[in-house]
Formats: sequence, structure tokens, C-alpha cells
Amino acid sequence: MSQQSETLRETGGEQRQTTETQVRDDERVCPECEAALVVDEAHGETVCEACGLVVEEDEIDHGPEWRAFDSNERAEKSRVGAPTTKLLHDEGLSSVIDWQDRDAKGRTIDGSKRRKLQRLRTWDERFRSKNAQERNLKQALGEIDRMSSALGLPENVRETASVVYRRALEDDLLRGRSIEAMATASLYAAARQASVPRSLDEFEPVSRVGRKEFSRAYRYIVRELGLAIEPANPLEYLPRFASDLDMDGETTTRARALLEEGMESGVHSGKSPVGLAAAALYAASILEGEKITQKEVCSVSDVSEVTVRNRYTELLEAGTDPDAARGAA
DNA sequence: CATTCGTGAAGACGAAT
DNA sequence: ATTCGATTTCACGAATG
Repeated sequence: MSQQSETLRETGGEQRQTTETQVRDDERVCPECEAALVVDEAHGETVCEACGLVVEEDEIDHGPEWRAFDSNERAEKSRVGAPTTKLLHDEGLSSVIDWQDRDAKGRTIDGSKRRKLQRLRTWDERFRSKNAQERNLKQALGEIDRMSSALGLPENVRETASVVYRRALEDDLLRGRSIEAMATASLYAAARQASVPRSLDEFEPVSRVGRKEFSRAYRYIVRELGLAIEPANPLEYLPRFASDLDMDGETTTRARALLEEGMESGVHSGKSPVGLAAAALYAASILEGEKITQKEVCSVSDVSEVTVRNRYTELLEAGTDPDAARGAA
């Protein structure tokens, strides 16, 4: 999956080089000598290269840009430009291109200037929508990170999830759906694709949106993106549940055999894979004499005891395993 | 007493219309 | 969007150890 990590790196481009203590700050120059300022991150200071003048960080002056010698002058020149706002991602500092073909005095613009404006609008629009998507993505990736660490999902699943999300974003699948729901759905899909599935029940408490919402989002992206996700295999849940229960390797192997047999005879069609896995563990624990209670398997697998009961009787019936018969007797 | 087993009503879900 | 069928869950009681 090198393709995925490449896509990932692509947008991670805004990392700062924090290892360097000295970074040129080209935006500002020293008020005394006009030389470029240098940011000393170790000391948290901004310093002039040439004359050594120290300009404190975080002391950016938003006030008047000229000195005022009396109140008249102060009123006149108090501020240049619009105040900045945190509500816009660029703090309102970017240019806005009007849709009207008129200049500042209201006269119409014509000819080549008009076409030029048109091209500018096109690009402006492209950058703006790109930024909107980037911000969206940033938030979603944060959520994916949060949830996957809460669920103990490995790194590669996060990457897959972010790729899925990115595709959904590019295909304009986000309309009317919340970022959170889509992020959850992407992670769910990724976990299943990576053969380390988590059930919807496990996602419910870590997601910020309701189960209904993200499961709908999940179905939606699977259909729209054409993701090939097969029904979850009960075997994939086994190792995790087994280790949660501190079960014997023997018993786990037995459970796996039981499951495989059961799937041969088709007991699993239409049944919840999680319940099947839980039942197999329970059945195996009886057969192996390492007794665990139904309640215990239920607590690690989030299925009801009833389901475990039903599944495990089916599993034992389907199992023509002579060994199983002997163990039960 | 804890665990297991069975049952019917009720909810959730996917498929079909 | 609603309806239908299958599955799961809940709540309960009974049996078993």
C-alpha cells in the first residue's frame, strides 16, 4: 500500500522545522536597519540579524501603523485595513474577487482585463475550495486518530481510513453528512479491510455521532466508492476475544476449528459474526475443560447471552467432529 | 447462589416494493 | 418511504450444579 502512504505525505507538507533553532522570518524586517528578522525558537525571541535588536514574540502590534502626535491625527490614521478575524481560516487577510466586471469606481471593465479577471476568479475558486477541503480533512483525520487509538487499531488502519476518507471527500460524498460520521465510517471500513474488524457496538461509544448515523454513512461510502468489503469473518474476532479472556492457546485453536467446521456447513449465513466467534470460544472452553461463563464471553464481545446460547448449540450440532462428541460426553 | 437454558415480545436491520 | 422476514436482545422464570 505504498500508494496510500504517498497520498498521506502529500498533504503533510506544512510541518515546521522545529529542530532548527534559527529560522528566517521573511515576512518582517527590523524596524531599525531593515534587515531580515530571525526567529530564535529556543529562546522564543525574534531577533534582527544585523543589529541584534530583539523583538518579542507575540507582541504583534495590531494598532496604528503610524505615530500620532495629537488626537486629530490619531483619529485620522488610527488603523489601516480591516481588523483580522479568527472566524475565517486566513483571518480575513486574503483578497476577495468580486463577480461584477466593474472597477473601483463602478465602471465596467472590458476586453482582455475582463478575461484576466475571469481566470483569476477561476483560480481563486480553486484555492478556496481546496482550502475548505483541507480544513475538513484535518478535522476528520484528527477524529480518525482519536478513535483508532481508543479502539487500539494499528497504524496501517489509520492510513487506510484516511485514504478512504480522502476518496469520499474527492467524490463529493460529504453532502448532508457530518464529518464525524464519515470519519467513523471510514475507520470502520478500514478496520474491516485490514482484517482487524471492530463491531458497530464497539464504535458506538467512541464516535461522537450515533450508531445509526455512521452506519448509514458506512453503507453509503461502500456503495459509492465501490469498496470490496466482504462480510466480516468470525475468525477475525477470535484472537482478540481470546486474549481479552486470557484463554489458552489450545482452546483458541479448538474454537477456530469449530468455527471453520460450522462455516463449512453454512451455520454462519445471516448470523452475526461476532456472536459466532463468541459462541465458538464458549463451546471450545467447555470442550477443553477451561471453563468460562457465558457472561464472560458476552462482556468481551458485546453480544447477548441468548445469542451465544443459540449459536453454540448450532455450532456443536453442525460439528460432526467426533472429537467434539467425545469431549462433550 | 451462580450459571445455564428456554420463551415470547420488541427492537433493529437488510431486502424488496 | 414503507413493509416484510429473519435475527438479536430483553426480561423473565425454571432447572441444574
